[in-house]
Amino acid sequence: MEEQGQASGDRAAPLSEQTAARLRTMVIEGELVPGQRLSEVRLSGDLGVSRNTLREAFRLLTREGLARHEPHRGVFVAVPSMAAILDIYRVRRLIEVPALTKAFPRHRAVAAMRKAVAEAEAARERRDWRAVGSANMRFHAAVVTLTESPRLIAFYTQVAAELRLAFGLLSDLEQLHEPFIAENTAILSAIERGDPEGAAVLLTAYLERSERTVLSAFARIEDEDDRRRRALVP
Amino acid sequence: MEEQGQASGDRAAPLSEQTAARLRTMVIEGELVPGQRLSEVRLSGDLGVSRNTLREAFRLLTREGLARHEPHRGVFVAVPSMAAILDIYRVRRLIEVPALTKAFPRHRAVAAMRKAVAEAEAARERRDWRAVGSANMRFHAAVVTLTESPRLIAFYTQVAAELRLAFGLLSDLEQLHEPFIAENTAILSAIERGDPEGAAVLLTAYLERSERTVLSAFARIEDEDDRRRRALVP
DNA sequence: ACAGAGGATTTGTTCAACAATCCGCGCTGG
DNA sequence: CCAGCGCGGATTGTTGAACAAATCCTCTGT
Repeated sequence: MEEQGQASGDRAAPLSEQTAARLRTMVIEGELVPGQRLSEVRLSGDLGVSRNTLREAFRLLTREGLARHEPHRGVFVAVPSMAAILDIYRVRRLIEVPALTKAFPRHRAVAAMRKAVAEAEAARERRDWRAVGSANMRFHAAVVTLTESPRLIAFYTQVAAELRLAFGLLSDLEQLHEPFIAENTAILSAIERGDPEGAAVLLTAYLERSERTVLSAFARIEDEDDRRRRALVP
Repeated sequence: MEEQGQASGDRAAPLSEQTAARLRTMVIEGELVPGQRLSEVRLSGDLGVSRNTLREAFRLLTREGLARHEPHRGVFVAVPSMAAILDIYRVRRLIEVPALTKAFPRHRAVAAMRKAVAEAEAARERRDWRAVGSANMRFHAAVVTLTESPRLIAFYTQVAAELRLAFGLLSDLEQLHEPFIAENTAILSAIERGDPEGAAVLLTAYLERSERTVLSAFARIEDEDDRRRRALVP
């Protein structure tokens, strides 16, 4: 019923928001790498919108945490830090676990969780790890949907986008996403058998493991960065 | 370290954000009433900024939930609904209670809580109920600060602003804010004696009572609105 | 090698114009 | 009298150009 695709040709959807959506996907897909400067004239040319419209889109992105805005210097794609990742997982724990404990099997969101698991498995068949990651995130977004709180859902969506930005920096997506399909399945079946407490325990373990995986992969990257930087300026 | 004062005279802060801040206070102070249309030409004239800059500010406000943007119709000051209030208190419970249970007495945020309580009492002496309400909100913002999570703090700030918008609709601010000074004091002393669990219980009760008060006052207003509207179109 | 001047570039902001859309009003026709 | 229609005015959406202010970059002079 609702939803408009973000493809071109939307009726009545402001161009600034369409542009923000395009930038959002470009950032998440890795087409724009973290730290990259977003020149107003360059981008407005590439996207075919005016500078003013682009600036309106920038305001949205910075508010979402996907871009950083330094006065008189420009806007840059946000670079995730270890602190950011720690914070994001803290938020995820705080929101997802209580959300899941209030789950009952007939809720619409549970159907969405089922669908996400199925899609993740299909994507694994194709060895499309990026798609596995997307489905994974959709599973957890569905968990938050259980709360039926518009504000919480919006907030979580934003934080999840930031996390995906961090994923983009990581190389071994298979190792990152593959093991967690089974965990999601376990969580789902706990819910379906009417055991939200058990599901919450599983989810907590999931989040802890996922956080550790991301952090260690991230630490490796920052290490390499440091070494490279030191090599340039010895 | 953090903090952005809302006072005038910020250096190097983009005009669009200054404008957004001005609008924010105008909305919260009730200078702009919920439902009111914000004409671009009119406001840009009044505030002395260009239409484009004002539009950038609008994007920020709508993203914060303080304004609604209807394509080709304009932006309007958000009108809080009962659903919004229910949602906001759900979010408050979810965030504030766990935050408080992790409190320890020497934390910087506890000092901020103390300060907020003192300011609320001072404002009560002056019978300045709006200021009491502000100090009240600052107390609870300080509670969230205990988490030291930038994302959570930002989110809570936003939700709190929305709640203050709802407060603006209510008439009897004394009845709304006065009883809760004592409750905050009790919460604070529970923390100071090293009993975060007890503090959390008190906070939960606080939130429940506050929600009931706001909801009932709000229901009365919606009733009057309905009656008035029905009187106009019989 | 270094500091600083000065020019080039980029952002910040305004303005004017036009297209697209919405809204209210009067007009027409039954 | 009233329903529907269309038209014009007002507002938003978007663009492009222009200029001020700040930052970056280079080049010079010592």
